[in-house]
Amino acid sequence: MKISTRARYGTRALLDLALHQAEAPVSLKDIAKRQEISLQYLEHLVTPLITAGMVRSVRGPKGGITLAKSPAKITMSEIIQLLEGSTALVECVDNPKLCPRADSCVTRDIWTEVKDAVNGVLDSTTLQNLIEREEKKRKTPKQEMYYI
Amino acid sequence: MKISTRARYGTRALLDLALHQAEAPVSLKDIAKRQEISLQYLEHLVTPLITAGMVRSVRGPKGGITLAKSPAKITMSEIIQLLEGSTALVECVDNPKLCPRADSCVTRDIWTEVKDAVNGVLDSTTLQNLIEREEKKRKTPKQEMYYI
DNA sequence: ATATTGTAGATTAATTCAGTCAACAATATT
DNA sequence: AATATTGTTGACTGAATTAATCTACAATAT
Repeated sequence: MKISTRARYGTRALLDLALHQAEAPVSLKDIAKRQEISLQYLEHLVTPLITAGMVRSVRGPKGGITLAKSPAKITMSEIIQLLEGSTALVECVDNPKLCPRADSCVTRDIWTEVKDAVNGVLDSTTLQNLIEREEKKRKTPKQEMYYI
Repeated sequence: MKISTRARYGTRALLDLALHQAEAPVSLKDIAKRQEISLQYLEHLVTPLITAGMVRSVRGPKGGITLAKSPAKITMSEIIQLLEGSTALVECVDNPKLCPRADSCVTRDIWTEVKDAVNGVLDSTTLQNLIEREEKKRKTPKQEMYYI
């Protein structure tokens, strides 16, 4: 029940991109270096993001990638959808026809609730949110608790 | 990001058990037949449930398994924990020490929220709940919607 | 013209997982 | 006591998935 490194790396890469993009595109090389991801693997992660129109790419020297939309308009839900597929933990949640029991299966109902719960979190989290959390963490790093 | 068949089969097996247990233990053979699970595979699923004290077993003729606790006291959370392990989608959620970035990683925070959301559903669903849903479904099967 | 950067397909190596095989242990029934 | 029935356990296999690399190619700034 783990998420693929594909989705993990991809999310981190996008956040890295969001944090570093100004005018110029950000090179995959730089992202790979900062995020400690193999460049060649990162290239493959980025492909579906470009295809989906979430990211734009520029070839050649000084090339790289940029976000095609504002970070506030990119949800983790979309990212995970592109890199991992559905968040359903069980196939039959998305495809009732896969199982003859689907209609009457109460455990399937629970798996559906779980999917909705997961999506609830991912839908409401945008890249912008992540950026803000990042900034907040840098301001108050490792806050200790003091009891009087 | 799928859950293992282990956990799916196990959950269904436990619900089947809860529905069919009266006085006598229910044989794995019967559960396997009703749930269309290979008997040999089911045996392996049941082992950790017995070890954990959720299920009791009786060997020999007329033997089988019984729930060791009332269905109202068995949550899906426990079941999944036993058969699948943690519901964390990423290792570092449970083990921050695995990653040097863990403390400062905002994506990890989101994965933690996701885990909590999943557990929210699973914690609040007991075998008893499933039984009741099952009964409800049998009473009002495939309710159609009529618009006037 | 060339170095730099992204694109894409093929391939490999490792891991995980579902499922089976086989030998064993306990016990109700006869 | 003998036997059939049922659960227990460990080893093993085959398939599928996945992370990651290799290779050749395409575009473009300088």
